[in-house]
Amino acid sequence: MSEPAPQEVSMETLVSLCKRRGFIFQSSEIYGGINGFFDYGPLGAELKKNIRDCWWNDMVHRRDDIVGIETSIIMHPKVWEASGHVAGFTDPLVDCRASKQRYRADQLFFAPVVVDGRTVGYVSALEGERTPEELQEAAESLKRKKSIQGKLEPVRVRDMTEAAPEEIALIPSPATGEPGSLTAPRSFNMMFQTNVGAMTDASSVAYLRPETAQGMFADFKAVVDTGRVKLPFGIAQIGKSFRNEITPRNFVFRSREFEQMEMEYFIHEDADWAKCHREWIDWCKDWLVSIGLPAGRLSEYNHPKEKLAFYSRGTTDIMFRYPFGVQELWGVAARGDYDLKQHEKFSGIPQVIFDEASKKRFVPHVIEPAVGVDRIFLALLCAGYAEEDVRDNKGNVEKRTVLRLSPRVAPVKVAVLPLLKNKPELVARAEALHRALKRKYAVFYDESGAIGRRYRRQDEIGTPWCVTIDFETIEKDGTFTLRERDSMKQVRIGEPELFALLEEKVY
RNA sequence: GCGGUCGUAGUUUAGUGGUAAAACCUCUGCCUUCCAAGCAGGUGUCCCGAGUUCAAUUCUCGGCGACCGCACCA
Repeated sequence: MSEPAPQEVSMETLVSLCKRRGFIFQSSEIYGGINGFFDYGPLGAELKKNIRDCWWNDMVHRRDDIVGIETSIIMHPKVWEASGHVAGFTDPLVDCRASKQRYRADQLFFAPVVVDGRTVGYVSALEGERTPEELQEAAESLKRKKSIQGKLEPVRVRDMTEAAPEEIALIPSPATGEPGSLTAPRSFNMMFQTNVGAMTDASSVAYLRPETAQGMFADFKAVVDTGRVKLPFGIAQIGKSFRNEITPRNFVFRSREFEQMEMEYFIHEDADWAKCHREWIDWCKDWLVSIGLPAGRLSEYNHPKEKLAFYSRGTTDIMFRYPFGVQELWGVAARGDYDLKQHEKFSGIPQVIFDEASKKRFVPHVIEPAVGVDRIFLALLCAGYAEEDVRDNKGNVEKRTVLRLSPRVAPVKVAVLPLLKNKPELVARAEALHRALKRKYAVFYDESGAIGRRYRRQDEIGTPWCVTIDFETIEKDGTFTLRERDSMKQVRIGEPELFALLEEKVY
């Protein structure tokens, strides 16, 4: 697919447009902001809602094989043990500031070198790198190097999780052999922790979900038992998730609180999962195009086999070309039966389905398309933003800023404008049309300023159409000007045709 | 988390050891018969804290936040 090379909008420009027009604000800005959190303003909330509605309509309402659910953000802590989120990410890590190496604290050992009861230095080693005997030798060599006389005591080896704060600065880095560059062990678990109930103790620890997917797995049995579903079928959910990202970056691309749209599509254990996987990748790409993302900015990335999570059979990311590079937009993972099997193991409750066709009872396999609402939001702005040179009626070139959002997602579908505001009959007719339209659509009424200015204002927030009530409307046939955002072309149409147009384009 | 750059109005920027300016945006009125027109008027700013100083938006330190690299991203 060939397109003219689009001029790349800078993130800076986009961020300031978002703020200026009320799409996205930094969270808690009056207190200096908080890193990795964002608020959606009046227009942003509309755009975001439209993304969710389009997805839900297409994924749930317009299909016969998918049901939607909404699960709690805080779930039983065992959910995250079963999913692997707790175990895999509680290891404290130690960084070497000099070499930029990162070590697991329980795999980095050290021992004080004690001579005549006095600590004269430290030796260290990675797991498997040196035996205790070799560490003893290293201690003796340190003693010799420092020309210290006296009796060297046997080394007592500990790992970094046991290091006292005052010891850390004295322990040499395994990378450089010099002390002073190691950080204290830090936990890098990305789950937000909280406590359930007023008492704060170990038994009350709970987590804000790092993904919505586990809600679908945990409720799998309940949906199967009540939902009259038959394989293959899907369970979909839209909701907030939370990850304590080390470094939130790139505006809303990676934030600590974000909104996911995930769907778990359950298939027969003998089904052709690769074919199903492919079909979902294609569905997702088609859907992205249907809400206005150019196909030319999309690509696919297949996770190499050796880098896959051990339970995954294949993961394909649908990538988008953002101004800061080609990055993940939508992950489509073939997860096998891993998740349900884990919940079976941890809960003791069989997560099986009885398939009428094959007369078999088994744990189904799953294909998971997972996407972030905020990332789609960002992609729409990046792809839609344009600055054009246009000529005014004196022939001067000036800049037009336009956000080319699809009518499906645009925060405002139509702006209703009386040509002049000091003519009561124009204003009255415009207000009547506004009343009629707003029963069904997000519309905007604006009578202030010159007509050209009002058009440009709507261009900048992505409104696809403006209708202008003029003297012909009230004196002749009731038609008004329909002005189209991208082409700036104007045609005269009447109210029934306007409703027909909206019915077709806004769905 | 590391290194670099930075923080003045809603936005973009100017400027200063003596509490500050412009353009655009926004609001009000007048005008205006289709692409950011004009006139008049209005709102609104030195990221936070400590220190130095008679005096700090300006200098120093700390914090917070932003951007760019590196690392991280199950």
